[in-house]
Amino acid sequence: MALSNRQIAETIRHMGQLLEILGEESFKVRAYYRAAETILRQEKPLAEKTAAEMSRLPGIGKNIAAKIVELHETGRIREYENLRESIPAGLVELLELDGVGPKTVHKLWKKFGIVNVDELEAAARGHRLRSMRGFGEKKEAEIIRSIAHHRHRSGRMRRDQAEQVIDTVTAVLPPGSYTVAGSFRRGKSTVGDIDIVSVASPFTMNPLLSSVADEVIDEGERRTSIRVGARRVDVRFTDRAHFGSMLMYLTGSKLFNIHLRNIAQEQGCKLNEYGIEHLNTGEPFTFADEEAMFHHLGMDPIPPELREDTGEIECAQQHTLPSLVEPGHIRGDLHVHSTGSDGVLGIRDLARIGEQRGYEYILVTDHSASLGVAGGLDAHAVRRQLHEIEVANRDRGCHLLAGIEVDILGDGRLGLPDSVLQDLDIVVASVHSGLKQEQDIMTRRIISALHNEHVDILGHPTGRLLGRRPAFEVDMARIIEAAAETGTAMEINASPHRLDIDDIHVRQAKEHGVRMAISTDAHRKDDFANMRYGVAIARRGWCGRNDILNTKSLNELLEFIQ
DNA sequence: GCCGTTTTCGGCCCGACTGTTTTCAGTCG
Repeated sequence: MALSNRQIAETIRHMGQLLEILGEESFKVRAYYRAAETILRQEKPLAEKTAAEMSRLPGIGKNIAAKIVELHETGRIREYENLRESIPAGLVELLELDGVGPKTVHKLWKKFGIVNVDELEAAARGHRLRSMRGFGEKKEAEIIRSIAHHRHRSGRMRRDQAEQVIDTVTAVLPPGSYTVAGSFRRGKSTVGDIDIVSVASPFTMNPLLSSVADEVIDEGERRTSIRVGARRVDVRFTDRAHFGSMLMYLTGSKLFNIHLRNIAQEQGCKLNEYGIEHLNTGEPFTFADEEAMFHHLGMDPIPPELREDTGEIECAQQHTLPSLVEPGHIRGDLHVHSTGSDGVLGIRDLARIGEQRGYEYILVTDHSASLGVAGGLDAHAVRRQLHEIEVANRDRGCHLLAGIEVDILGDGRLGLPDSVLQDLDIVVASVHSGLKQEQDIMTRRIISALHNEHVDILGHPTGRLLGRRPAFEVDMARIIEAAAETGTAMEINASPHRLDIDDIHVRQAKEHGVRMAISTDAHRKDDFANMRYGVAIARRGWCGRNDILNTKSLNELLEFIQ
């Protein structure tokens, strides 16, 4: 079977890591990493492209295209095999240690024969590293510390976990003295570390930061880094006159920053976190806010969620940035559970919560009975709930819509018969079982559900649980095509545990004219507030108000669904 | 390795901080 784009990207990335350990120049290494990024973002399988077509993609040239073709035709890349033979496999893991980069890995390997984390730890504890130039007591201690962190670290944080870290840190800071930047501000579904811009002086802030830190990694007048729990928090200090350029710098992404600096260079300027400087005249420009800096560069302000260097900079220059959906546009929730299945809220509770949130409608979507674990609704229970909803709707306020989250069974049939589904306002269909099916079977299974005339929304389309369970194998390009063809909406599940589908697929779906439903999948009251996470993902997927089903009024929604 | 309305060769973002340095390399974001 042809390799997936993800597998190809992993291979190219791994090649970059191996070259880095060998001591290849950084630009060549970066070229591999950049190519891997591009490959990940491709919608169509690269297997269908020729070398010439591939080399038209940004960051992929003749050489890497040839390697991908070789991989398709022979199942391997000769150069990659050679690299793997000459470099011990455990060395790549050493790159993941804080404070250990490619130069250090290379030296450890060549000078001490260290090829994995265990050997490095033994050498550091035995004080054997000190004979190496640039290594002393502190460096050894740092390595022992970062190995400990590495061992009990659990990857990136979910957004709700990131918020906990932010709350811990900002609880001791003066209100108004800080702004959270980084990937958190860009709305990413997971966050590596926390970046904060502070307009208060380091002399006031550093003691406060130390007081909440489990470890002070480094402390300076321009930047301080601390560890809170297992998480790194970086704080940059600035004054209000330079706030815009500092916030822009710290918000990133890295590729976005590099591209922006290239543009500044073309304009004869140097761009950094302190502003823009004209190289000829030496004239400095400072920016108190990001908007002013964008305008200086001749472009429209780019929302943080779009700053990934995937075309937004060109749009900003041509004044064609999309107008993105906002939290205030959301008029209802299209996936919530009640005590009818595994939720804790009664039908009337749902209506009350909807009213409190200012929603026009809430779609009640309990599980269908086929999902034994959740104690779902059978045909009889569906009719009983329909009646209950009807009664609740006699009170004015948030309108409850009758729906279901019906199982997509292993063979693509649904967990309830059409005779039941046809009485419901809106039907969400989701996969909950048989997650290990082979890709083609899973894909056809979902497509067959999309072709059921009663199915309106595909729930959590990849089934991923962030940090716990990967997305199941599915050909998303075919799913998106089928959704477009059948007029089925796709869910952006706003639970911070899911955020499914991800932003890359949202953008692909949007480009095919597929509508998205941003839904919380709420099981209890607090879950309704997760809507904001879903809106951020929609924005990262370039969605405007009209791309989102639940920005419609109740009447528009029902008309659209018919 | 990629890229190019000044370039097919010679560039490739820019700065903070640490440790072990007597002027800087390495790492990080």
